[in-house]
Amino acid sequence: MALGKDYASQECSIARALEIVGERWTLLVVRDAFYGVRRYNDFLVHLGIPRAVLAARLQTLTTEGVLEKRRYQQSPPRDEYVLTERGLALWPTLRALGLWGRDHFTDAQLRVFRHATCGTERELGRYDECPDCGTVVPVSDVEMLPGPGADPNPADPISRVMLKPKRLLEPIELESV
Amino acid sequence: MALGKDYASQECSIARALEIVGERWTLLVVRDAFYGVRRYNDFLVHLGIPRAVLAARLQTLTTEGVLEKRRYQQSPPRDEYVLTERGLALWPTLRALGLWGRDHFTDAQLRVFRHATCGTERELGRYDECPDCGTVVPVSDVEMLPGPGADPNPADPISRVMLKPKRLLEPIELESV
DNA sequence: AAAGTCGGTTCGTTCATTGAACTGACGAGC
DNA sequence: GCTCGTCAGTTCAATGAACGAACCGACTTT
Repeated sequence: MALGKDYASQECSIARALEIVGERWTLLVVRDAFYGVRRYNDFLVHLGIPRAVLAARLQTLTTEGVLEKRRYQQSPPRDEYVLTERGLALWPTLRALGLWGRDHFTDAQLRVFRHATCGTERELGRYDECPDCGTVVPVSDVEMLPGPGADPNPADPISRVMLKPKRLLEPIELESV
Repeated sequence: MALGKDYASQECSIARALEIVGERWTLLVVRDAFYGVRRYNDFLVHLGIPRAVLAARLQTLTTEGVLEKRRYQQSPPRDEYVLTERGLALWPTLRALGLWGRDHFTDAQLRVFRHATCGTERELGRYDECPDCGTVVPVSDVEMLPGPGADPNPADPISRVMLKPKRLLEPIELESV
């Protein structure tokens, strides 16, 4: 989507939220941030997004306080983008959207999310509650692994790293492939 | 957002979902459908959306099975758009998005949602569970009323109808104003 | 010294959105 | 029978956003 101006007249917190994350690509950038993507180039190859659009989205997500730009090496100067509290609070939205997409438009399950710290093999429920231990699992304790419908041989290196089980938010390590 | 083509390569149910409901205005149309809006003209005045865009969105939402076009009078032929099962399943997403927007970008609460059938005055929790009777409230039992931050004198007639408490999905009756 | 990487910016083309005007089917009032 | 109004769109020209390719500057590697 585009201009916040038009939504501003809506008097509605859904409209307000969409002003921030409703533009094309924005929610996919945030999703990737949950999956551990942090660097400009990794977003670029994983999403297949035009460079200018990615730069613009990272910019507005940063100024809106969803992502935080953080220097991780001095020379050459390199920054990574990580989710803030405000960004982490988007997980229920992304999860709900993903479940809706899976239930209604996807044949096979592409990713499985489960509770990392309790040893269960069953998938998390609708609101991230663990079917075994019953607690609501915090994002950082969610383990993501490929589902039966996942492509076993994806083209880009980021997707290949994601074939291995990993926790949400845990940074992508490209060298490990 | 725009073209589904680009997201198709994403192998992800979130991307798949965004192909359907990720375009500009689409989620606001669906939100209005939950609020009881059903007719072309009511969407038009309540959203302030360009006519051509509204026609396009209703068209794709209908062909994707989120809305259903239903003849409600023969002469002149008039149709209304109502949520299908698939559309109703979007409520958790909209609710999560609205809570995020309210928690992070809105000062005052604009709308309150609570359990209609148990007489509570407390608001529904994060996952539509009732704080009094403890059950997860189905969408049709959710009562919507204006919150303390709502504009008491809105310009368009649809918003004025929404100042009165009403259940979600219950059709808007314009004559009642 | 030359080539490569990373994180962008610039730019011309294509595509989507916008708002205003128009259409066509019908009903209501005179 | 004629005019006016409503509803649900369609058409159109102008603007704005997205796209992809090329370029750039700071640095590292060979």
